Amino acid sequence: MASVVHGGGNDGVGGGLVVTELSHIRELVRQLEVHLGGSPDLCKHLAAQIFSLTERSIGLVTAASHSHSRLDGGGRKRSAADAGLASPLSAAATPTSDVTADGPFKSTKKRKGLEARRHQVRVSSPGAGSDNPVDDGHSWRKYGQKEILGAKHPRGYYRCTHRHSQGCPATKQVQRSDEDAALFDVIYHGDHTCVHNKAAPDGQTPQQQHNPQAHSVLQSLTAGLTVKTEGLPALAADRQGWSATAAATPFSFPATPASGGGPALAERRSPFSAPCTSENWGVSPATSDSNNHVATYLPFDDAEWRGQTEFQEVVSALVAASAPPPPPALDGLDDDFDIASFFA
DNA sequence: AGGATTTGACCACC
DNA sequence: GGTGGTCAAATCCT
Repeated sequence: MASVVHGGGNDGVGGGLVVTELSHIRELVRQLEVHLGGSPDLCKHLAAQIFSLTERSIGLVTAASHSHSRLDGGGRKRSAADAGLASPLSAAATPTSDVTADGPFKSTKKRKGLEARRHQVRVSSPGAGSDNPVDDGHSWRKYGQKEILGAKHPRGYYRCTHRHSQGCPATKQVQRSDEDAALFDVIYHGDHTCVHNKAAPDGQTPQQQHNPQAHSVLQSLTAGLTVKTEGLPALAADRQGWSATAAATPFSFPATPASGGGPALAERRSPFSAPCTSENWGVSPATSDSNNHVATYLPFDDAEWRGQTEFQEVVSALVAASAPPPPPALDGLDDDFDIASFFA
């Protein structure tokens, strides 16, 4: 899967996810159109996939909109990270943080001087076989794992691969949810300062990740990948890289990893691994030219989720589309065909 | 061979 | 003293 990002404020994130899902839906519909005169079974299958994906998109958006008033999805045990979430400012303002010339870490095994910016996202993956469900487009290196008191699953600690080469301070913690093993709570600390990025397999460009091939689409759909954004504490005052609004998650729904990139690599990585880059995800597509906008895709932008309203509109349209009654025209979706006809 | 992961130990914070 | 975060050696993987 793709990418991700963090985002703190990536507004675009939540939106980006939905857009991606919608893109998949559109692609599916196209496939369906192609097979309309052919195999009925395939058509049914495609329709089912479309429906499923639509539902997912709806869930995504609705979850994001609800997150405003919702804290941490539920059941998660309290933890230092949560504390940080609840009070990012305190973390940010930590005066005691030994901000040495060595940067965020250094030899000190501090717990307090963590980067002020944190972003938590909840990711779910059907193929929850990996401890690192998300590939946010950055290269992460696991440096530790620990059993957390009260948690059923251990927490994995990752830091940017370029920490040494470029001094990138970004780190993240991934922990499987207690309630649902398919869910992962991912907490990001610090911004990426590394320039390169991208863990795009085999030099595949971000744009290439989207394999329009039908099988690819189906595979990605069957993967049933879902990402949920976690509502962060409604700390309106907190502008430290958190978006008080829905936390957009930069996770992309990549085309199946198996499609283009090296299958081996894809397999090694989690089901979420994808060629996508955070750039092409959480950031405007125009920034697809990685390498140069580190600043642009910094995971913790303050941007607000500007597009939320738009997404909700889309969701409404989708809801209508998936409901029995004839749906209204779907802006942005019906430019090529009428989805409603497929659900009729 | 080089890089990534695993895992026990160390250390800071509460 | 308990817990969480990081280090670093050993091990695994490509």
